[in-house]
Amino acid sequence: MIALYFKIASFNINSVRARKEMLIQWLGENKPDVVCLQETKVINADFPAACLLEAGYNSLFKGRKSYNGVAILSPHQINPLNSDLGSIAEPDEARLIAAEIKGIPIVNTYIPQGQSPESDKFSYKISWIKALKEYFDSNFKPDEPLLWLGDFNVAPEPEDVHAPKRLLGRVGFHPTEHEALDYVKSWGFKDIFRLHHQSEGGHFTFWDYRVPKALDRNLGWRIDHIWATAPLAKRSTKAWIDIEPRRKVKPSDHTFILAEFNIDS
Amino acid sequence: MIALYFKIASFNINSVRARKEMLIQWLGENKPDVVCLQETKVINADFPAACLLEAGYNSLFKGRKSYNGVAILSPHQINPLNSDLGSIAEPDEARLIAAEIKGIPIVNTYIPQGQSPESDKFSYKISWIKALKEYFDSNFKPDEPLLWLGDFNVAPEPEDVHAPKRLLGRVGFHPTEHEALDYVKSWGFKDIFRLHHQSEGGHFTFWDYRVPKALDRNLGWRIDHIWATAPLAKRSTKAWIDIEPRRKVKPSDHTFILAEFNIDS
DNA sequence: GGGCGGGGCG
DNA sequence: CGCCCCGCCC
Repeated sequence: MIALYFKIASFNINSVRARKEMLIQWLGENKPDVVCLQETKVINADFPAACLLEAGYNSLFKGRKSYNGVAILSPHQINPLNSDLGSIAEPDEARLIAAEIKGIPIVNTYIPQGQSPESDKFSYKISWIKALKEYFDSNFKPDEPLLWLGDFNVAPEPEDVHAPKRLLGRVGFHPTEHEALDYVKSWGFKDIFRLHHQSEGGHFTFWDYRVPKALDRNLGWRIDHIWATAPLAKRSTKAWIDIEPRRKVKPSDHTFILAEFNIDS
Repeated sequence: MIALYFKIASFNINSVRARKEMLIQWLGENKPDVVCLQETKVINADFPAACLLEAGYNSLFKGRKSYNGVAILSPHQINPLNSDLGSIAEPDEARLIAAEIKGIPIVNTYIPQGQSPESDKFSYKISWIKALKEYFDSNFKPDEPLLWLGDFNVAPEPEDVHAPKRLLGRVGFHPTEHEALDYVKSWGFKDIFRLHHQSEGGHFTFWDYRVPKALDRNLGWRIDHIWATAPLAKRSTKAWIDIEPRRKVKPSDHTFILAEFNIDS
């Protein structure tokens, strides 16, 4: 019997309207089973679902005007799951969407950026992250397959930023964020990229537009992630970052992170 | 001896930043000796001179933030001429630029639009037009070669608008504008396009973005012009409007008007 | 730097 | 409709 592979990806698209052509091209070239998008920046009525369907992808999306917005794309059937983080999250923020695809539950999050460690937005970010533990607890089981993908807006380890000493304490690489994320991770997640690239540095998914030549100088952050519970983690065959979309004419500030799983029964 | 042709063009580009790619493509395909641009909408520091030089064109430009802005492009040497309309014109308006190219003096104007016949801007437009007579008088001679190109924001004759009866009295086709323009024309200009298309209607250079399907329904105005003094007018071989750029993906609301002159000595 | 409005303008 | 700007956000 031949192996059955399941290829998934996460991408902060920074406007699905501005980048839908490149998205469709990428889907055609990479043929993933699932793509989780963040910062679609479009209300549901304007989500280019028809366009994506033509390209062979179903979509489940939750958007609002200007900010945030998440979506899950798949050539397979997408069965919506509970996507409500609960009381901690401001309503209609459009930062979390969940679905079951091919029997695998998938949670896609766009964690608040947090602005600066002194701001109210930072404490909101921390509460939002911690609320995820309760969300996972009420909806899933750590000993069953579960995928958590998205823009976490946190680089978990020193290898995940280009200048760990200088950046420690900055938003996105702050002890309080690490603590909050570890708290959720302890529920039962493995970092799938890190699993396949033990203590390797220099692998990033985000380069700030405002840093001159950030990509060429590789002044990036690994803040987009693919995490999974143990039963799926042990079936993961590889994980990688596709940097090419970030080299195109109109790149997002983020790029795609991918992982592949062997899901033979 | 073979004839020596001189091909000139005028184009209201409605932002040279937004349309520099199409401009460069058009220059490559049409290889004019001179192009006069209006509404470049850039300060001098941001004018894409290097870009145009790469495409084989020198440029002389005068711009301001947001509004107006004029430029003269040529593969030949561009010798600046007096570009000051005088006291009537508000300073730094960037509506007039003049140069000598291949021994021919060229004046490029972006005449004020005038808003509505009741507004102060309309009387400013009339004064501005009339001031041109004094400008031509002080700087040039009607019995010597002189080219005047630009967006005049006036359709001179009934054939120059799509609905002369309905539009008579509107800004751009108003008796007061006709009177002012005739006053300047009497200094010594010929309308080179009209010379080659006697009493032909339906030839327009501008279609309002706000009129639905204006181009398809040819609901236009001929408000961009190429005028010349007698010694040049008698050497004009043809004049035409290139409508193709207006059919492209990101058209200006105007298109190119062109003329060719035989300048054998 | 590059998305998103929103308001001014022709 | 499609430029311009500005301010907000990342």
